[in-house]
Amino acid sequence: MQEKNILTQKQEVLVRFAKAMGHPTRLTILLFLAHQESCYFGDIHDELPIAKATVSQHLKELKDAGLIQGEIEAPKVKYCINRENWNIAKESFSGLFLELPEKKVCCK
Amino acid sequence: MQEKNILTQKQEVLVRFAKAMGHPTRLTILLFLAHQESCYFGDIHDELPIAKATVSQHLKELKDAGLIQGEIEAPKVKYCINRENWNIAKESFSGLFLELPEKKVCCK
DNA sequence: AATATTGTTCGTTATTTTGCGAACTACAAA
DNA sequence: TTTGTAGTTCGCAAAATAACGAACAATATT
Repeated sequence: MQEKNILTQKQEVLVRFAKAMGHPTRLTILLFLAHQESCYFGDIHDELPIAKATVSQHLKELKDAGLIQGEIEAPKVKYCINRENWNIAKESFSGLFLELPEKKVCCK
Repeated sequence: MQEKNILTQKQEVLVRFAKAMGHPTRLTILLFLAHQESCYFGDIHDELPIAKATVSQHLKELKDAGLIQGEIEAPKVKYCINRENWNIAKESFSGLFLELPEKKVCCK
């Protein structure tokens, strides 16, 4: 029975990335932003079968997680992948998956 | 406004991995299983400040996502990282993070 | 057969998440 | 200054998630 501090700061950040990516709509948005040239809210909304209020909410969550960033280009808003955090996420996940040694004593 | 099929099968699998990893307790469990020699339920439970029913539930979710597997070793249950899916997850995430081109027209 | 050990499942409660329409805000254009 | 465009925020409802204790199931041991 531990008290707390089960995870390091970095691991907690990883959890937040994972949680943000763990929804179909949000992964769709991330993939869209990674590829498309147009990153305006309206264009994102057009790709999705959900209300704009909901899209806005998902964008907020992605932003809070640090995976994207928004920029006002009045009267529009342009969203982008946050490259800095994207790279941090990349490293975090690849680091995680490397934590399983080839040979491990228990289990197969 | 799309209808459906927003994500490919592989991308949906990625969402499930991400969702499973997007909880502190579950990431803790994954890290524990990746490192420790003892993978019995009781040992996992001992690491966590939560009820065994809750631990069991989280293990079920990790198993449903495919990240771990359980094996009865009566009267105990031994849990392990599912290496096959672990590698699929590794590839899926690294593939995702590579989807952002270095140069992209919109955004910075 | 009875008991102990180890986890899982059930039923419930509290919280969080998802989703929507309506109202609102900010700025641009007329 | 009024109107239009583009998104965000609010308030709510429904669904999903997280957590627990109690009951249950499966097997080992006595």
